[in-house]
Amino acid sequence: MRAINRFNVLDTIRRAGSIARIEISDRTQLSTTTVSAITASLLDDGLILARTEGDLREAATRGRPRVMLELNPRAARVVGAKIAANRMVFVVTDFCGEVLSTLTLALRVDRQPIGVIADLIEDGVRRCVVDANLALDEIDSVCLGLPGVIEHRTGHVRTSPIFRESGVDFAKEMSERLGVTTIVESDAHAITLAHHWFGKARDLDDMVLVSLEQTLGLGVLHGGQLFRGAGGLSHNLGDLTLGIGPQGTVRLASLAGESAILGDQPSGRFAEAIRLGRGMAHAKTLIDAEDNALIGAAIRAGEACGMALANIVTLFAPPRVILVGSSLALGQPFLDSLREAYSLAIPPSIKGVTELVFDQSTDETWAQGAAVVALRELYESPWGTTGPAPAL
Amino acid sequence: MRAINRFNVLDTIRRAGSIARIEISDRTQLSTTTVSAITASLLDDGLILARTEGDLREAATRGRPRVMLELNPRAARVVGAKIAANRMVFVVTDFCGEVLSTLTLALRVDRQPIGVIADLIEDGVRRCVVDANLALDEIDSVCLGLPGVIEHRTGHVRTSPIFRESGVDFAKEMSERLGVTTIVESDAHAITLAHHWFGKARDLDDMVLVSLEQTLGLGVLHGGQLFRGAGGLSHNLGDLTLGIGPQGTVRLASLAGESAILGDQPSGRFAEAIRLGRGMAHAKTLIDAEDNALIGAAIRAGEACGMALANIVTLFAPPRVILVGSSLALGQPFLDSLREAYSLAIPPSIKGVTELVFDQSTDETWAQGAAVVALRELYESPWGTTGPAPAL
DNA sequence: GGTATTTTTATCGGAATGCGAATTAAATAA
DNA sequence: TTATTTAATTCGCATTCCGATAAAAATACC
Repeated sequence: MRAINRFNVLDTIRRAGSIARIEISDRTQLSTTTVSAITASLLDDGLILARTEGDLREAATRGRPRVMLELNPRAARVVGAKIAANRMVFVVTDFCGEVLSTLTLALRVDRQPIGVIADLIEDGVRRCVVDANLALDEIDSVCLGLPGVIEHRTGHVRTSPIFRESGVDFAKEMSERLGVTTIVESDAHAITLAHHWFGKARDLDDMVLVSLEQTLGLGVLHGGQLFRGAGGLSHNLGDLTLGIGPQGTVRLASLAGESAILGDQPSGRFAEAIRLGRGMAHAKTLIDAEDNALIGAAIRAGEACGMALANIVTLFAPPRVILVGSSLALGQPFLDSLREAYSLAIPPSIKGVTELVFDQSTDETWAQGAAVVALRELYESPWGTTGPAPAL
Repeated sequence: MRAINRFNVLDTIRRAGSIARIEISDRTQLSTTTVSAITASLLDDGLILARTEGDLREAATRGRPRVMLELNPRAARVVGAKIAANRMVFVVTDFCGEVLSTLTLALRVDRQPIGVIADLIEDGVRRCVVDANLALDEIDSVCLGLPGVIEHRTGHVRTSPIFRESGVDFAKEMSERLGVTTIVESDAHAITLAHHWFGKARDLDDMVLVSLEQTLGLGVLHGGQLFRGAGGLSHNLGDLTLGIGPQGTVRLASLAGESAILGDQPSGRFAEAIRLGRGMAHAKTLIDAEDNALIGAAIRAGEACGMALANIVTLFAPPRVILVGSSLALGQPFLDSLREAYSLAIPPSIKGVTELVFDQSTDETWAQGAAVVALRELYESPWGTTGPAPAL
């Protein structure tokens, strides 16, 4: 009970950045008494800091000046990572989610044995932590964002395009290697929370995010919480069926996945660019040069995505949908056909309910989102009793 | 806070039917002290009853015998209704959700003016209440289950096949007519809760229900709660897009809706049967007589539903999906093609996660589900203070 | 039949939590 | 310097939860 209120107060402080107690009391509907008690204990635990200056109301007001409270950035550090097929991005962030150091590794890891991938990730985490002038034992938690179908609760990777194996208990594996609590989460969920904390959904507690990368993912925010299917499964949009043809089931991934657009044969025209992790950027160049085959693929992908998107909006009716991912880099042909298919497919009855927003975030933002996943768990953990010791 | 625990205890008693305090304490993780206090207040308010006999453990145990607690059926009465295009079914239930009286009106109401429909519903409610030997002021709440897209929170009917108008504030309209709090809810949500309370999802707090009627609806139960889109919108599966063809968007409803299967031209072969509300039953007869046109329509509908179903399972990954609705009456051709399309379209990665269950409930069950919607709100309301006076 | 045992339920006291009212703190305005 | 204003804290009270203990109500044993 107190835990809930503590979390609410902490979250209110985080959202505001800097806020006075009385304002917290306003927003949380808690009495000033209770807010005082909770903030006292948060200060005591070193999770927040008090600052005398910084009152936004023009200083020309009378009365006792407000004491602004804000998160203590040094209360914790976490590592967030985006693991993709051809690159890994790591960030170390402080308790506010501010990035302290970044590390990008451009290397193709998919279909390597688990051990190799784990080695690379372990190495990346360690290097990024060193870059932040920290030691691994100063890190409170690690979160890895992977593509695929992942059970958040258990850290079980059911399927992922970067693993040959299915059903990998990756959270356990990495926790043991690093000696730090490690969470495994869908990359789409990570970027969803990144947008909720820092991006284009800061003002919303309900929204849907669609990620168009190698894998097509979905994040649903419902009441400020990630909506996870029963069992904490992440969603995999690429598995959505568009039709059943003579060659079997046609899935969204086969039309709109990165490999579907670029073609992933080792001898394909994009083989070199893909290997270097610049597939979509290269494709964009060719599209600008009016490469008709590619423009056609982009248009077909856009149509398929637009339709799938309309169906998702039909089911969830969120006030906003954010589209992210490397496929957006394909530019006009893709985006226009997506928008058009979407507006054709969206049922009239909920037209106007949902706003489409496109966002081209950097990979660092995705990694930061993973860090947010880790931070949220810290926020909810029972600090008061025997949590990780806050830094001085 | 106490309200939450009160609700939990009450719900535990409801689920068990008859249960001793110590067992409640076990299941809710509350101390026996707290359970005693809460049950005392529930007894005081007349919401539950104590019974000395009925202990299921063979009477040959020593120790103080358990006092079994159960809901007081007389603590409240509600009306639930299923309003469909060609029929209305009303039930009056007691506090346990047991049906006290039923009334079925077989009449075609769709496309009538709102006022006419409201008249008919008002009349049905009043007659059903009289049939239960009650007066309207003994009814605590009314819930109407309608097809369409409905905002539960506000009782706003955005679109419904039975209304010509869109954006009708129907809850307000009926509340004023009846002088009783009236809730408007999607019929799919009603039958979802009916299955949670009495039917094939009694054991589950997470599941998905798909209703295949004139309208194709969806109910998602998540953590024991109905999952409603932002804004409390109900879902409308019929609006799901299957593809964009030359004639515009092809929606699921156009292949799998009742009118798509039977044809709804006034001069159609089923016109008479539909008018009498026996469309699907009649269709079944013809299918059994090997009417090829109809069998073809049923197969196409089944395929479309199976595909849509697979997509829903991909998104929600529930442990169980319950399919209900009049279309199930089409029999083998429909069901077999549905199952086949489903198993082709379901992605391998989540094969085995979800169990399909078919259920042919009577309309009364749907109305009972609407009653459950009303009862759930009563359960959560603050009885202790100034709620509706419990019957003696 | 009387006492011990067992099991369930109720009671008592302590700890935690939240809130309203009153109080204190710290600034500006007069 | 004093009054006013606004923010934050302190005090006292009411809830509510829980653990420990006591009471209740049955059977088991001698």
